[in-house]
Amino acid sequence: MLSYKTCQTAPVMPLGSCKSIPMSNESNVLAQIQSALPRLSKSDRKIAEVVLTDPEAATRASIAHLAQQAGVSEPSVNRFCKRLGATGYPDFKIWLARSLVSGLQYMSQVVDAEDTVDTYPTKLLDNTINALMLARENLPAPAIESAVGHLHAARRIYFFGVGTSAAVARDAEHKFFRFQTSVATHTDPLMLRMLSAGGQADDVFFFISHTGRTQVIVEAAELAATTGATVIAMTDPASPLADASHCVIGLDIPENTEDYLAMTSRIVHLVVIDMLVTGVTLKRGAAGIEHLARMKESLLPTRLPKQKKRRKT
Amino acid sequence: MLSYKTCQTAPVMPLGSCKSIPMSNESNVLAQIQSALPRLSKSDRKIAEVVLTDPEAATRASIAHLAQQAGVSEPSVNRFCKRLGATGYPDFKIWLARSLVSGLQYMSQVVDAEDTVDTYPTKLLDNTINALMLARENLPAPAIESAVGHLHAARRIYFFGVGTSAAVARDAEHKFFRFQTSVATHTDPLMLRMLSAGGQADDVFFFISHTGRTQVIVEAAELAATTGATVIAMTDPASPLADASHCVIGLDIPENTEDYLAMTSRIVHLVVIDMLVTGVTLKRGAAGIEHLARMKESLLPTRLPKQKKRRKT
DNA sequence: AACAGAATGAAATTTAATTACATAATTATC
DNA sequence: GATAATTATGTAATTAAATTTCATTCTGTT
Repeated sequence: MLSYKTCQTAPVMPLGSCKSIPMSNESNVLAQIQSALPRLSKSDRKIAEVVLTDPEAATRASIAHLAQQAGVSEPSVNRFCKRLGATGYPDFKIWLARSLVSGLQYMSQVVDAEDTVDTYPTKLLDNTINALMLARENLPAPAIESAVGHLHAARRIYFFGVGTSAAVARDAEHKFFRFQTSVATHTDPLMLRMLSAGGQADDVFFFISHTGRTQVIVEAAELAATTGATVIAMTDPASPLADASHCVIGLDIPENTEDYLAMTSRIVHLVVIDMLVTGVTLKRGAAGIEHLARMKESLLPTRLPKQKKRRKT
Repeated sequence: MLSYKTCQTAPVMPLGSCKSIPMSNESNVLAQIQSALPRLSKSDRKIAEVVLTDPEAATRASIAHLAQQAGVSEPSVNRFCKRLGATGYPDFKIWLARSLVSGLQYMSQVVDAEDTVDTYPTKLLDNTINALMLARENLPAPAIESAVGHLHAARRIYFFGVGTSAAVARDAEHKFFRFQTSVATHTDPLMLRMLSAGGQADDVFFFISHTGRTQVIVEAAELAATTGATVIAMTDPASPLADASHCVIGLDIPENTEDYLAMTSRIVHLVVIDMLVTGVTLKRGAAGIEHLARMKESLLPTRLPKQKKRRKT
């Protein structure tokens, strides 16, 4: 929430027209900085990078030391802190300390050839956890609410995603299938296009794409939008797919393009799917919850009885 | 570890005969103060009580304010901090802040009918993050290493999972497909059984099941094990499925049985899949990494060009 | 009761953070 | 593409905060 273009009237950078203290006492400063990173000015970015690289050290550094580390002046550091909503540098350090979870590495870590089984699993987990914490700071609650509304009202729902997002679509289908709504997932481009063209008023087309630039998906979304059906997209808000959609669930996910192995975005998407399912369930009220409980019970016979715990690695 | 009867030689309260800094930077200051409470002097106890009563407020207070609150002098507060091992008051505040965990709710939170769009998304995220943190503490590195070895050596790989785990299996297939190994996923019970029965020496059967008690899966695993193929399971270590497998990736995942909506285990499983893919890639060495980079490049033409960022919610 | 020994507080000192102001860099506007 | 407005940054002065020094008070011991 670091913001520039602030009105210069009041004492020190009162965050322009925006609401005063943007950072609730609950939030994670590191995640905030992470997500604000691209929007930062030159020196602010330098400071942010130093802080993100070794937050633990930053909590122990004096303002002079941190300024020197970042190659900026002390007042710049001070202003940086204030823009984040802290009252000053010491206060910022407290926030920083509070958002430091034991051990977690904050900078996105890239797995390289030197990594061993003792290092890369932790790196992957840390990246994932960080992505989720970031999402937690910038939850698009209104978009989720709106999407829940549409999904709740829908007669038919289609989930579309290709590549990595196909698994997410599949998961969504599996979850929504539990409601009485008709649900379908498709990854085949031809099917996708056909179904999109045949959209109706109370259909919901739900597109999942991290980049929002996959051609088949974008085309299908544009097609679906012309039919009068509702188009929801979980994607980058600044993408063609977002432009083609009625409701965009935009998520702040660091693009670890270096890392072609793990896609943290996929995990965040899955949790958002959980949110949507939860939202619809709550909207359905008691009846819906009961229905789910019954569904769950019906699964029990497929399971073998529980046995005593015994470790085996 | 606050200690009195200290030798008065060195500058300021060198903590007597005891080792200099008794408090590792990781430990919880609040717990330390709590346990030292009975051994404290009059003013130190007053300070301790104020701090313990509202640690959060203490992190924001100045030394003057805290001193006044406790009814002691400022130097007393300063000495109190030093006796705890901090370098001074500001440092003490950092320690205090670090032992105060921010935001994240650690207990598994259940979504209920009273939840709104402002509460349940965070609950779900927190549960997921906690599950991942837990997994981070108890990573079954040896099992992962062994699984990576088997997957690397495999001629054919089958991923099996039903229900929620089907999506995980699908994701695994998608990831391993990028290698030159033959990979298949099946959720159909009949197919599952047929394929399991036809296992060969250098086949790997990979079963995914949170509970490890899904009948079809357990039976398939038992069947596969008789064929001489390698059976790997990602599941509860104390389950029939684990018993039937050669290699068990056991994960400590809180079973949120109340919560039939979201399955955190699924997320953890997906990250473990990422680990396995990463492990195999690293084992393949430079060639494998290059191959992946090529694969990634081949995806580029399917994407539309990047546009200028523009927010749309 | 008198004397260590430690604990505490008042005042002075030092250190660190903040503000005010001037300059440089950006961005917008014509 | 130049100029004005706005915003960002750094230098120096100021203020606030924490720390040290030293004198005093309390506590326990012989």
